[in-house]
Amino acid sequence: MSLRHGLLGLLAEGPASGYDLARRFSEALGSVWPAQHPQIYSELTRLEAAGLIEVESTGPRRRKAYRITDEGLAEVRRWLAEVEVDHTFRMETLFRAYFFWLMDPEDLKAHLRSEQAFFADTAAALRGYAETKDRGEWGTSTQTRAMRIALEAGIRINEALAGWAQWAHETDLMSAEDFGTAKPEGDAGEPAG
Amino acid sequence: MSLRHGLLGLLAEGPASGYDLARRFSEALGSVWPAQHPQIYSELTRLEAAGLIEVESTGPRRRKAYRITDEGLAEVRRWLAEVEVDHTFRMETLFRAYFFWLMDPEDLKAHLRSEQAFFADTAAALRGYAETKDRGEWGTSTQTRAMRIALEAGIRINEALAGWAQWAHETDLMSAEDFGTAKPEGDAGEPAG
DNA sequence: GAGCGCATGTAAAGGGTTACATGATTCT
DNA sequence: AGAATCATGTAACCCTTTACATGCGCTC
Repeated sequence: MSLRHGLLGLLAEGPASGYDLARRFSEALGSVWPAQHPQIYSELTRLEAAGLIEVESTGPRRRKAYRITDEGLAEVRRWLAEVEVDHTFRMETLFRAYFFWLMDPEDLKAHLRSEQAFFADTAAALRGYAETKDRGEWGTSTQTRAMRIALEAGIRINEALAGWAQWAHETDLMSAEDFGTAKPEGDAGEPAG
Repeated sequence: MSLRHGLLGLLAEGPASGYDLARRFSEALGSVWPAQHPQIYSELTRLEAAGLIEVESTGPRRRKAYRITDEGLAEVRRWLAEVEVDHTFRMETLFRAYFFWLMDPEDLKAHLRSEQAFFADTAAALRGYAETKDRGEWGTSTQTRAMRIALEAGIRINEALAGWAQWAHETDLMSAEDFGTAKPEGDAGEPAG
């Protein structure tokens, strides 16, 4: 479960309420680990019960800000240092690629164009954001620098996928003319499953 | 829900049992959309009830092979053509990067080295596999070509992440000596913040 | 006939999303 | 006063994982 450690990690920067955390999840972390507010609130309750965070203050609109405890900080650090990284990931764009052969060639071309545009746009937006960081507009705190590193990964992944969509569109492996020109020896199904 | 369409997509290649599908999920699709066998079996039951697939044959060890129906095929195609792609993805590697500032600098360096190695190895393995496809060892069916396109995305993403881990390791943004110094080398910007 | 791998399932628990609900404060 | 927004939560449902259970067929 990564949500737990995500919340602890964000609280390590300073006290925050469930509302703040939900906002930061949707802004910064949402693109690599989506989380909605009901999940965040209930996890915060559990974290408090476990003594990893505690209520720091209550504010205006019955706002409740949490602070990370020493145990909580130790727990994130333990996670970062000791727990193996789970390298499985979910990405629908890639998942769909396995089934491109089922698509109408024209639909596929349109699909690849729009995917290319999406990833190029996303990469450009992230690059713009990274440049403001590089200009020092967000300070040079250690958190800012960590975020800059995460941002770089986002940029590179989106650029890679934009390049991939472009390549797939150009190399035209699934084009209409290509249909049927392939050696017909490979028929549907494998040698008797 | 993508599992449903994943199963339909795989069955579009030809009849298969739950066991076959579980295996193919873990081999081919597992890296972009993990699925365990209990989920697959129960989804197959639901798909059959919905008339999107039907039992094609029963074999040796009470094996039950399913075949996609016309309705099922129409449903995958509808999904591919009409349903918007969900671009959110989950990736722990990237998620952790936001919290690198909490790590001991030496641990972080070791972490980045091992991540670099993992992604480089994965990319190399996928590249090797792609080359056998390019040599035509898997035939030139339209399915094979779609898989080749998916493979290319995997290669590019893993290469991008290997490059990123390398960059993060080299640029040394989180090094011990760097702690407390004003700004990352190279730029004059105001502290602002 | 013992043991292994094939093949299918059920049960329970956990994680995540969507819909619903409500009160408090600020702004106009 | 009314609208918008802040802020928190509950309930129901769905998706996903883990653990448990079982029987068949092949090989040694």
